[in-house]
This record gives sequence, structure tokens and C-alpha cells, in this order.
Amino acid sequence: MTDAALGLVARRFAALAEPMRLRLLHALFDGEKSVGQLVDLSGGTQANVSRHLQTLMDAGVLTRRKVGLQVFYGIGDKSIFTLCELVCGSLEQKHTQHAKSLAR
Amino acid sequence: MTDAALGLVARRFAALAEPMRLRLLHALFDGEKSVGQLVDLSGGTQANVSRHLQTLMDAGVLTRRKVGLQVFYGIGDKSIFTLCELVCGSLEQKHTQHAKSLAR
DNA sequence: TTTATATTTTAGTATATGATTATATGTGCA
DNA sequence: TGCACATATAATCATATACTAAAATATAAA
Repeated sequence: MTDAALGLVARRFAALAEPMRLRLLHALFDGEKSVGQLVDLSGGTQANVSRHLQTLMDAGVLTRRKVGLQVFYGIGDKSIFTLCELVCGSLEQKHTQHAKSLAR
Repeated sequence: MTDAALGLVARRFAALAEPMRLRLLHALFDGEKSVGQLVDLSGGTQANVSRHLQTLMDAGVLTRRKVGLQVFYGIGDKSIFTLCELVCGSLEQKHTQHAKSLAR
């Protein structure tokens, strides 16, 4: 593992290490949406949503499509789905284990 | 997706969003190691390695076993393997695509 | 061209986090 | 008990990043 490779991997994970960005990704799971739609869905401010979308773009996670005044973002890297599923699954498992250990 | 859940997932990804921590995890892929061994393998300082190991512990990623003076850490959450493989695979793909587009 | 709309960018501030140095804790052994 | 070793913690500083408000850009329509 070279330093460069480790840096790239870290950057990819860092892109996913933010609740608002995860919320945006989650909103994109069922297809691409405009910035305005994402603002409504996420409840964030327009500027903040735009900035987070840019961060995700830089990380190579999203696609971007301009249509008139609007910009549509979508999930460009399908590994994102599996990544989120894996983490959610692992956390759920921990959660149920914890619940069981309390019930015992 | 609740706020709490998003926070947990973000925290998990944040644990992996650091080159030094990835280096430590990589060193643990073939089995548990003592802090001293990890210091040697990673090239970091003792204090820094210890701190990062604690961060990974807090994230629920590692196991910890004390033997005499030494403390052995290991990978406690197997989803880590798949997570790293997925990201590496995705980045490799991007890299080769980029190389091909240059050669074209 | 003017106006309105959607998105991006910039500047500033607050907070979080990583690295370093020094110190503390804990454990085995003489 | 006292010393040596392995690891952990504390304090500090520097850097990175998130959020906010304001201004800038870009495009469509009047």
C-alpha cells in the first residue's frame, strides 16, 4: 500500500463521513435529482447543499447533468450502495447484539 | 433514515477516513499485532499510533487483548475487509479508465 | 436588454481533528 | 520496594472542514 493509495482511499471514506452528505446520497438512491429538490428533501440551506454536492463530485461519487437552469446530480459510483449497506448492516448487527445482551 | 442513524454511519466512515488508520488496519489484515509492532510497521510515533488505535476501538472496529505488558489489537468487524476492497476496486477501475482514456 | 430563477462561489467564523512533546499509568522482574 | 518496559493520556499547536450570509455566475423568459 503506497502513501498515495492510502490517501485516495481515505479521501473516499472522508466523502462519506458526513451526515448531510449521507442524507444527500440517500435521497439520490432512487434516481437523480436537482439541487432544489435535494434542498427540500434534506432540509439544508441551498448554499450548504451545493457545497456538499461539490465535495461528493470531487470524490468521484456523483454524476452531474445540467438542464436549463437546473443541475441534476446522480450516483455515479455504484459501490456507494454496497458501502452504505455494509456499514448499516454491521451497525444493525451491533445494535441487536447489544439489545440481546441487555435482555439476557 | 434517522439523524441518529446517519450520525452513526458517518462516524464509522470517519474512522476509515485517515491514511494512518488505514495503514494500521492494513497491517492487521493478516492477524492481530501489538502496539509496538504496529509502531514499527507504520512508522508512526508511539503516542500517535496509540491514539489512532483508540479511535478505531471507539468506532467498534477493533478487538483489544492485553497480554502482560503488551496490548494486541485485531480486526473486530469483518465488514472492514469488504469496505476496503470495495473502495480500492472502485478507485482502481477509475484509474485504469483514466489511463485508457489517455492512451486512446 | 432587463428581470427572475437556480446554482455556485467567496469570506468569515467556529469547531473538530491530527501530530508532537511530555507525562502518567500499569505491569513484570530484580 | 524500586527499576525498566509497553502503552495510554494530557496539553498544545496547526490545519482542515462545516456552516452562515452575502455576492457572483449562468440561463431562461418577458
